[in-house]
Amino acid sequence: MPIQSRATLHDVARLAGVSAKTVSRVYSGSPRVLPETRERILAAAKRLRFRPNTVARNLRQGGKTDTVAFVMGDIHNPFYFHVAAGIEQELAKGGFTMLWASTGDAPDSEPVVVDALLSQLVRALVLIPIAGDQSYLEGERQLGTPIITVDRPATDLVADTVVLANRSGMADAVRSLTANGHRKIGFVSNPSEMYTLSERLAGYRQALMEAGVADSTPWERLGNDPSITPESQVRSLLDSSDPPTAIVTGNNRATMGALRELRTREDPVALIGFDDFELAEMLGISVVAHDPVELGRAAGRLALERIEHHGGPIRRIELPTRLVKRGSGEIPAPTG
Amino acid sequence: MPIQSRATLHDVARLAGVSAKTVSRVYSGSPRVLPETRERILAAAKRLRFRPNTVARNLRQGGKTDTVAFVMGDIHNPFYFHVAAGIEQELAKGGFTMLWASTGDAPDSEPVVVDALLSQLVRALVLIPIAGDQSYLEGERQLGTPIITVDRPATDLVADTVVLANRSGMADAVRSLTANGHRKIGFVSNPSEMYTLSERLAGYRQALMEAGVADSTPWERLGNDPSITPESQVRSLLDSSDPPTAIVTGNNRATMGALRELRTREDPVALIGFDDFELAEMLGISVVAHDPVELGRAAGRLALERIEHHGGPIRRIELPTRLVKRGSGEIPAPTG
DNA sequence: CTGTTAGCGCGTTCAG
DNA sequence: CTGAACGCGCTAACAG
Repeated sequence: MPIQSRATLHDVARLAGVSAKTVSRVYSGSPRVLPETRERILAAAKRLRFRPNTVARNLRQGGKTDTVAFVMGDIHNPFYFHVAAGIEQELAKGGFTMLWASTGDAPDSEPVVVDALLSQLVRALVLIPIAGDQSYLEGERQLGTPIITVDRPATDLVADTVVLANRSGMADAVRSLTANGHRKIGFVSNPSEMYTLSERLAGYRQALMEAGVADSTPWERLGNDPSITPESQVRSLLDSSDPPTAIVTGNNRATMGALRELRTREDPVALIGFDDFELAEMLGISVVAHDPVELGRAAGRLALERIEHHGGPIRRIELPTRLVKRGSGEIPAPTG
Repeated sequence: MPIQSRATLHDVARLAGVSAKTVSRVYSGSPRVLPETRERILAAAKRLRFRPNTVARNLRQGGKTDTVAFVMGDIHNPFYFHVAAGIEQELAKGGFTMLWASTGDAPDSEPVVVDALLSQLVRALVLIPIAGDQSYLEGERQLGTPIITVDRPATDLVADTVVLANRSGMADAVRSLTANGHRKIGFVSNPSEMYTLSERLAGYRQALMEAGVADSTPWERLGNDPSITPESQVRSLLDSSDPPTAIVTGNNRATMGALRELRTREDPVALIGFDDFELAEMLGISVVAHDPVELGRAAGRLALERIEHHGGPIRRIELPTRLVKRGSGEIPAPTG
């Protein structure tokens, strides 16, 4: 129950004894107002606690807002929060605010959520794709709304994208292991997003191929079944007749699982995880590190650029990863 | 460069051969439209790729939007992301989207950022206070905008708030230590937010008092100086002439620091951390756990309730913590 | 069940 | 330098 209602441009104008337009000029930074008039207006505005109505302004200005939408899926993965933070950081620099919504990991709800945001006339859409395809965005794209996907490319839609160097990052890790004599290297992932997983798997296979291992499938545990934990995957690997001497993981979660299982074992097994994590340094875990915040920043910058100058070729930005050697990945293969 | 411009209600009306108002009715869920007419309208809308303009609708409906603002400071602390996730989750249920902005840890920018969001006519404001006081929000409060603070109360402003049971949570931890014979218990915190720190410190002191320790100041390391790391605080404690036999930490970060330092030591020191973390179970670290997502959810629900029925008494929700014993906190005090 | 009129709060256009 | 009229896209209030 508002004690008083919100003051409008007109209220301020009336109190200051000028027309609404003059007040408007003051707030749109037009210099063509007498300093004295301006003072009077600002004083009146302050008394009335006037705040310009951005909604009305946006409507008048051709439905342009100063917001950018960000849609993500899995709300429990810290990785995406860092991405979100990076996006928000860059947008803020450009004077935009971020409208954030999540699809709650339900692929079907992606179009619904995205639609709700688009109807708010956001100036750009940053999206971590989760639905099977993004063709439903084709219309919006043609209307000129910049669309940027992060972490993975869109399917059936031409859009800018910012991704990690998943393939080469994983290949670096595996090469480092083969250089230490390893040939039997396990690949463990929990069920996760297809694109990143397949890229990392490809990097793994490629590096093994280079080292003369043509078929790595016996050591691959891709976690296609959601009911299988990374721990149990590691367990099945180590308990097999020909256990690996090293393990790489497909992501953060899988690394945690592997750690838990390896803790219970005697034999040293080399481990390199994908994604860095807070205690990795203390625990001496080698990882393929990257900067999730930077991923977001790059997407945010891309959004701002697109808002400025529409058009131009589609861009694909691939951010580098960095192999951080902390010990766990540098255990040499047992000889003989 | 838009290939075509956005279709409006009128465009759809023209194509369907009806009036704008009828189209409007279809989109506002009014049942009073002939199924046949509705079909024709929806077909036309689809052809034109029409999407209702939420901005215009909001303006017409008295400047009401379907957004809620969330403002936080420190963008690097995962804790707040979980809070954000909780808020967003609840808001989505009520059909609201979250406008997210951060102040980048600069207390002075809080009013600026908040103002920018309020000018977008958000229906409620959820805030993690960072500025010295929130009296600048008094005007907005009188206009009827619900304001909810999370993690700490507002200063100089009457507002609903959702906080943790910081004091009793910490007291529980300390009591558990004193029950195991500890009396010399260190309190380590990195420089952090005043409110939570002082509450937790109060709980610590109270529990020690109950155990007969009147003055705990020699074992308190509050991290007032930002240049001092938690590690070095722990070091100074353990290297003192009368070192503690147990340590409690003021938050997540301090726990990490303590862990790093304790790793390098021989003598067992009991440790209980405030805030849970991913590897705590694997590492056997006892903690005062709580659910940051639930903190956000509670705030989100509060916002929705306030939007529904303004008025009523101010509410303060205190969420419980849970002492999770994993070993590190159950090391008994050395006898003699 | 459907159409007409008016106007949300602001900014653009064109006069003064 | 300032003001009056008009309309952004949509919906409330009234007709019919």
